[in-house]
Amino acid sequence: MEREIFREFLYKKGLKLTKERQRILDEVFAFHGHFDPEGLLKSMRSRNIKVSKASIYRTLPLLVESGLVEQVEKNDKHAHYEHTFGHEHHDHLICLKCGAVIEVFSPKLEAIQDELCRESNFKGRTHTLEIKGYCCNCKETR
Amino acid sequence: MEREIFREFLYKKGLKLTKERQRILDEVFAFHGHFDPEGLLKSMRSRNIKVSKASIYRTLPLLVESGLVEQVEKNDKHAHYEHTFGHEHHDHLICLKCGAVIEVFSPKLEAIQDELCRESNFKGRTHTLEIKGYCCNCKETR
DNA sequence: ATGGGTGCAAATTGTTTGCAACTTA
DNA sequence: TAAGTTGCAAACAATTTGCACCCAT
Repeated sequence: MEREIFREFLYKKGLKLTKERQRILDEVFAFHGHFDPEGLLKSMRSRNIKVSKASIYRTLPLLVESGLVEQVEKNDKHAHYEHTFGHEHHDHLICLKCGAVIEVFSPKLEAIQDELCRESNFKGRTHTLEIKGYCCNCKETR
Repeated sequence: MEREIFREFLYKKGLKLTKERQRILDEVFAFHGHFDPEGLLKSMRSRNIKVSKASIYRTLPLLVESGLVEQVEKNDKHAHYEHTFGHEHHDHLICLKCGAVIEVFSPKLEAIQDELCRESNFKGRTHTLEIKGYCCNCKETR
């Protein structure tokens, strides 16, 4: 399914669905969770999937633009992504001590965001909410 | 006031309130809005305020840790900050077309975030909500 | 066949660091 | 005066790019 979406997206932009782009897409959707470009590369290399670092860096923005992938957690020095298609939207609680990422979702939150957009006459597309603090394991031991 | 807070913060950590740190603090609080390290440096240089790039990069994390400044808008390749002391907390609507940043605030939103933290037994410290989309001027013309 | 795409390695860019000289508490 | 701090320039790390060859359409 995500293949179709990506193919369509590329087609509309006059871009080509190359083997490499396919492979990257597949890899991104092969597992659930966050990833970064370097990790993606390593993961693919370890499975003998031929792809260059440059192609990964060139493909990720396309995946984001197509709406299949989102950039999240931009705190670290390198970019983190997660695929969103076929996933419920969710937000993140990030532990400042151990780095744990807890996914949360609240319909009320979504509703309020819509409200905020309406009030500002703003057409919301995507959003990111990150709450940083201490997870249940770390909050005692500070 | 922010000077006192910073001084106190540094004191507790056994750090010193140097001229450079003062100057950076003053500059950060001299105007309202977002900034990045490079811009801060240029702004200071243009007013003949003596400071090195290294000091800026070394001081900003201290300002963040002290709670006087927050890191926001982590989409771009470089870090963006804004001072928060003496400011209401707010979130951001970011226009994907013209780059406009609209500040919004909703008490309901804050309340729900607290609720989310409680549900996950998480001790929230700070949070960032960014909604990306199109502002009132750009949403028509797409 | 044509225009986009790839891999590589070199280039860029934002940020960090080692070090000698200097300040602050 | 002891411990932290500065500025500089060199070092880093993540990402981007130029180019010659390659491959979807």
